[in-house]
Amino acid sequence: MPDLATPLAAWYRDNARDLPWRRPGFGAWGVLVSEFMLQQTPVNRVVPHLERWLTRWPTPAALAADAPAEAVRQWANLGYPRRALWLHRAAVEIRDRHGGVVPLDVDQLLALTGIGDYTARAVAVFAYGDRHPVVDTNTRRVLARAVDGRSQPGPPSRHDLTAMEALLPDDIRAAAVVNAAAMELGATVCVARVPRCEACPVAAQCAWRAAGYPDTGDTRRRQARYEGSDRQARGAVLKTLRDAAAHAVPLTEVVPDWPDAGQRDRAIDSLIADGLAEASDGLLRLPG
DNA sequence: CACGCGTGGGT
DNA sequence: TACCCAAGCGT
Repeated sequence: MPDLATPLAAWYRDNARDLPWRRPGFGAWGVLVSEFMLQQTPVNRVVPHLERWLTRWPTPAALAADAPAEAVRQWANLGYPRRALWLHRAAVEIRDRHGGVVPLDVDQLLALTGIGDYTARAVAVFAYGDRHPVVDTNTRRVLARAVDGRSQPGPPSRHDLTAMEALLPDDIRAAAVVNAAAMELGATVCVARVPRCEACPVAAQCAWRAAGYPDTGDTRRRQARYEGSDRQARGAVLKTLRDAAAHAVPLTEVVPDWPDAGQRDRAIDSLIADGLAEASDGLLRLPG
């Protein structure tokens, strides 16, 4: 297999975007918060939210001291608000189990609420400089193309970590750069729909390009329609709660004009079941 | 392992 | 207009 790490690292040094969490000394808490926000939300939308979040809660203990409702409200329109709840829980766990310090150990990170294979290694590598394979959807696409000669990656699997590990140099700092470089390449050049191969530092080594860009068929799951979905209903309910100045809304005033009243009520129940809302005395509110 | 889970911008 | 896409996670 051709060497991908060297050209990737060289390209990254010259082309990496200047993002807040890449600044030296940004801190493990800042990196962790950024990774939560970046789970399925685009970089450009995350940046301003991240700065506001860290100004309000500069440490895990500061967030843990506030109610979950405050985290969900501050999360605003970033989407998937359960992440705000999970981030708050993780902050409580960090305070209670780790003395308020974001752990470095991958297994300890994995044990925190809302942290999985990607986020645990991203924090260990990008915040603490440890050596692990960090594999997100961008990296999986880069590996699928450059190494496997496919147009799109297959479903996520544990093998992804093995494949990335095989590319990493032994040197710890160099390995961190290659991890970041693969993600950055997938995010800015080797993009899903229209890859910019003319700007790619590993075009000469790319198995997909060498094979003539075969369409391997897209095995990715298709996203369910949003219009009219339960998710849309949940989003409308939660927006009502976030925006309520009184912090509590009579159940009769929670999106009363929703086209499907049954769907709205199921949305309310599911939000309560998820811990994103609480009901009492005919009022609905964010979790206290 | 496949699914459900928000929101907004691009084509 | 619809659909695609975005640094995943828990179940």
